[in-house]
Amino acid sequence: MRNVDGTSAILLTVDVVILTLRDSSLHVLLVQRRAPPFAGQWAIPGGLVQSNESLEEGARRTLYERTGIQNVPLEQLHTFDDLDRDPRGRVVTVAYCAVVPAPLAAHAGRNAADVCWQPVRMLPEMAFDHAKIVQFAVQRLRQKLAHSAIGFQLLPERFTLSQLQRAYEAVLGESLDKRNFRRRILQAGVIEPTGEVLFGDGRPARLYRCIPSAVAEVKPRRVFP
Amino acid sequence: MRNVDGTSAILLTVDVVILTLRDSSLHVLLVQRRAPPFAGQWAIPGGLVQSNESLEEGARRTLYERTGIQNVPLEQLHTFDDLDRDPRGRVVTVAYCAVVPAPLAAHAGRNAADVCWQPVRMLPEMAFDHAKIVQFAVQRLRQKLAHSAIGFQLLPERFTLSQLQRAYEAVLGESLDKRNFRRRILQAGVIEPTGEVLFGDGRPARLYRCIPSAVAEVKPRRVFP
DNA sequence: TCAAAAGTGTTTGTGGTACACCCATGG
DNA sequence: CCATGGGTGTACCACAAACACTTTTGA
Repeated sequence: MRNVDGTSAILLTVDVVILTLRDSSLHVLLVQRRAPPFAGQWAIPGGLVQSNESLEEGARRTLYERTGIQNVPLEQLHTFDDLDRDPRGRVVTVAYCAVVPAPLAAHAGRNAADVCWQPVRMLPEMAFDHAKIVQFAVQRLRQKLAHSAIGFQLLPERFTLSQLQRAYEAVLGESLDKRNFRRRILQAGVIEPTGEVLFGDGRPARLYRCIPSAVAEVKPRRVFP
Repeated sequence: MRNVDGTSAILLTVDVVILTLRDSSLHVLLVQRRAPPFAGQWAIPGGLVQSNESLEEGARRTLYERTGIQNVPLEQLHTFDDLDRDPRGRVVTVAYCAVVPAPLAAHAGRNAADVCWQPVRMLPEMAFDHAKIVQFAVQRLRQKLAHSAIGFQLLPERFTLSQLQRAYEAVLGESLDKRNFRRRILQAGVIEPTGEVLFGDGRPARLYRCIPSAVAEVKPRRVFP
């Protein structure tokens, strides 16, 4: 932990927040630490960055090593740097975030005793400042959902309008009017019907998919002029 | 650059983008590097983080050392980590950003041969990936201006409505209708008249100040429900 | 035929946009 | 009295919000 010149170094890690929707509420992927510090406690997957990889590559690698998850779209969230966030010394972490559709299998990997999906409203006691990082990610997701068309990342490729509405309601924490929701999402032109229907408890629902090019063009309205 | 165990380390720096409004256009504060690499080239102020300071403290310190600027509200922008961004080796930098009112004196300090304000539309060739960092900051400012009430940070404590409008126009890069702008900004209740007037070329203008508590409460409207 | 979820229109109000002239001062 | 920038009101339109019933399926 010391350089040859005697000054103490700052270590750099990455941590990954994986958010998804399960049972109509937002969940985060946690791993149980096997090694100290905080052995046995829950944490988000992460680890030291190697000097020959980019931060995002490091995030992907540690995520894969600890949970087996691959091919998720990572986005840089924030860099956390509290002086006392790691008992081993000065460790700065760059947090990444992914918002993924529900059916994603994860399994415990190296350095992780166990893996679970936990509702973000009921976080257990967590290692380091990871609870803070998760809260930050949730808040950011709410903001992004509110002024961009990002809700589709929580759903599978094909989805019903009710599923989409429930996703929005889960993240925003409020209920929305069904008719207004449907009218606006359809008028926005960011989704299209697939022609298929999904059979369930009641009347079958039409399936839609999103149109990525149109989603990219959605611009929020300004507060001012 | 090497730890006692022989592995090569990742170095951590901070860089600071200072944006302001001069002559109705956005400018960024640049320093001319005195030492290699990139000696003689323009860069944004920054430097190595010490292990006993937070990143924001490091940003404040290096900003002060290089430019004499103090007491600006810094906000974390993004962490830049291209593998080849520094010819000396692996250096990751956390960029901070400040948006400040125009009359801010800066002077060259340690490790900086010179200091200047440069229009963001006409950036010179810059050291490291600093041009990319500045562009990132400008884009972020545009977004923030568009959906929060942040324009006041570009102006002195007391300002006229025309100054405020010119600030918005400069950042957004488009012209706005005077009557609509004034009506909306006044209806929003985020500014109040001071009762004073500013004498200029034509008719004197009323001075306003912003109401920070009200500014904090401005919420953008959602794209969806 | 009942339960369960999908699907559908109208009215009303607010707020955005477009637009042109008079006012107060200094030179 | 002229040049310069400050300050003001209205009409139209689009979109957001509130609101309840019918339809389709499986059990």
